[in-house]
Amino acid sequence: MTQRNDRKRGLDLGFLEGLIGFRLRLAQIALFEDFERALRPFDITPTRFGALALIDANPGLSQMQLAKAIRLDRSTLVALLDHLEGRGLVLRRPSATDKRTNELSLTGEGRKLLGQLKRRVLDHEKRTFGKLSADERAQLARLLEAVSAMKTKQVIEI
Amino acid sequence: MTQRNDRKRGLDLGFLEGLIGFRLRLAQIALFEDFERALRPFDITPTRFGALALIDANPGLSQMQLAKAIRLDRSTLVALLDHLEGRGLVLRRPSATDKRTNELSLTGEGRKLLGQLKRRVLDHEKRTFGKLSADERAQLARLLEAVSAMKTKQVIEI
DNA sequence: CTATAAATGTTTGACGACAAACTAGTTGGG
DNA sequence: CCCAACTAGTTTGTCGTCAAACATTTATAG
Repeated sequence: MTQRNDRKRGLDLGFLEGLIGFRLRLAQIALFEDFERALRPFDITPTRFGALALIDANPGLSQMQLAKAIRLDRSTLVALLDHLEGRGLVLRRPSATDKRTNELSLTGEGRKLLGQLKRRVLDHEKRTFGKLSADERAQLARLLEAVSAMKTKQVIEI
Repeated sequence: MTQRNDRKRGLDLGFLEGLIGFRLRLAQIALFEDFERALRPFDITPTRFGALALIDANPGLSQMQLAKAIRLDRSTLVALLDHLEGRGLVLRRPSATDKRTNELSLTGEGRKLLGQLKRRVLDHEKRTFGKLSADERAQLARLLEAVSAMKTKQVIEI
């Protein structure tokens, strides 16, 4: 049907045109691109930043708690924490009450670096969402929250 | 400051609390989770689906055009197309006018499968965004588009 | 109390993505 | 015309992620 091959404006998105999920994916890609560039000088990825921020806000938390909070597999977190620990930013201390778990915390250097990162991230947020009004930003945050609140309740029949 | 460790409601998000980017990431994860589960029986990932849909809407397009449209590195596309071609869903035909490029198209079987996939994807969209009103969905689409329109214009000073 | 189940952190294997280097083909300025 | 710069597709290497299997510790059922 819609078979115009716009040369300038990009291709026909076809079925993808109407999918909000596709728009969400494109927004996410643009977001990460800017975020990664902003923190590249520190060798900090969005995921690493998320881990640092959550450990900072919840000192003593376990790896499982952290993994759930940033929606990462616990096995993935192992290498990530190895890295941050190796850089002297994070501490793994075996819990006294539950010998299976480690209590995570930031080192002084970790807190110091996080401070610098936060400023960069705020700049990044401003670049990415700054063209939206405060109202629109609030709207967007609300709608996104509603989407992730879906939480995989439904079943899919094959 | 805010150091309450809510046991039930999850941890303190701390600095992440106010970041729209973080909400966007969570929404994207939830989205992909449902999408992947919905199309797993067909061994089709979101990226593969995007490629199929775009080839369908723009038969004859090149790998580079496709790569740009779905924001994928051209090297990544090679293996993806190898897979789809191996399954008899996609055709790579060397262009007569420019011998560097391949003209991509769907096979009959590719179109047939895409038809089934589309229904699944629409169900998925309904699950993911169905709790939003039509107005809210339009709003969300508009705001997401504004975000990805950012397009990395700004420079970052180190 | 004890045996079984569940949870935590780790290791290993597979896969998808990007980036750099390579080959082949095309284009544009001299 | 021609050679240098660019473009398209591919190969190879690396990295981040998930999933399954494992050992250790904790929780639970009988």
